[in-house]
Amino acid sequence: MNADTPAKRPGGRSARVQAAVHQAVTDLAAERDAAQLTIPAVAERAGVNPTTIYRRWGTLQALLAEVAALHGTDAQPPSSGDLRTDLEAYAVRTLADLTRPGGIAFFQAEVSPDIDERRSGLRECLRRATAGLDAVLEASRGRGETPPSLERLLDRIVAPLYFRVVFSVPGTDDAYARTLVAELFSQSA
Amino acid sequence: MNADTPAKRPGGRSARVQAAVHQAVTDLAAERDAAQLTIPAVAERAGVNPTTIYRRWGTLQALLAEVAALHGTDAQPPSSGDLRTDLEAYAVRTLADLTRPGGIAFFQAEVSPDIDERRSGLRECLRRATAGLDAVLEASRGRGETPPSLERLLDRIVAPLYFRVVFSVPGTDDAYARTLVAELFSQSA
DNA sequence: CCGCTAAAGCAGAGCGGTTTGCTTTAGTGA
DNA sequence: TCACTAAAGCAAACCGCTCTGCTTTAGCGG
Repeated sequence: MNADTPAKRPGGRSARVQAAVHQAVTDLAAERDAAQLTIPAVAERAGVNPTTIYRRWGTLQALLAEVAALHGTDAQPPSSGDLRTDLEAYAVRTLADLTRPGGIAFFQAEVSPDIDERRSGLRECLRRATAGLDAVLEASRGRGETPPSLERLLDRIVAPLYFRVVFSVPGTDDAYARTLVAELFSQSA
Repeated sequence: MNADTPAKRPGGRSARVQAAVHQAVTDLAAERDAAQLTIPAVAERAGVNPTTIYRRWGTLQALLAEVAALHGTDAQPPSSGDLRTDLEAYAVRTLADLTRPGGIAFFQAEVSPDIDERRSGLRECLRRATAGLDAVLEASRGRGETPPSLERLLDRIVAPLYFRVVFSVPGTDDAYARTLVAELFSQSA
């Protein structure tokens, strides 16, 4: 259930293999395209036998999902005292996550699997993407404010960012990310 | 260059094969998931030798792109006299395109290829998606109006639709599609 | 330090998509 | 109608991902 406690024998070797594989996935996702990101390729880069990956993770999607989950959790939002500032930071950070080399690869991996797998995989992907947003909203509510709904923020901030990154729309930079937040506020003001 | 004029011998058999393959792709995309949508599968369904598809289209992405292009062009927008009505119709139609069985498969196909291919493929995909929007905007300008920019409509209408369909967000229906347009107008009003 | 066993390594088989050389079919123009 | 040839069919080889049985390594508890 928990990736941090691999059940039986978390000792040195398993941990080393896991770390090497995670690193290999991150590296390869950054330098190769999605089509060349295969389990044998990851195994070779990690200096590990492919069989090990097949047995521990089963599918490439599962492995990518795990690595993506680590990426999502290691960078906790700083949480300032202002909703707009928080949202801008979130937007900029999300854009950075998506545009960094291979950042979109994990998103691709989630979109590709078959329908049944897709549901759970995308749930997780969406939940991870919105975790930062939830934190921002929670902080806002904690200050007695009534922030926009999560759905609204998805529509107005996250969706445009994903769309523009996926379609490589020019001019999709930090300033644009902040503009998305600004438009949201100029409307409700 | 042009899919409608296959260069040399557009006669009966080639046309039949092309039609059978296109139909097979459409059918399989609707009933199978992306992972099972392979060239051999398409060939079998179309009653055609896989070699033929490999030689004529080369890759599955190219084939999917061609089929998607046909889908995009066959349904011309009706074009009413009101911008908001046109946009609502466009939003509902786009949502229908994305949510119909296998509708997202073509989008997946565009996201998957390697980076270099991706650029051109996505350009085409985006151009196709925005062709209907362009027509709506052109009609609006023809009436002497000053409609929102294409970028704005992408951010506020198209992006949320794609995002919600890809992530299977519940409650993404026609009413929601119209709400996106409504919010756009309530803001600028 | 030693035995136990989970986990990694290894070799080989299997499977399916892809490629290739050649043959056959059938549109096209004379 | 007939020759020409583009395009489809066919069969076999190829290649790379995946799976399986077995061996080897090394963490862990006694």
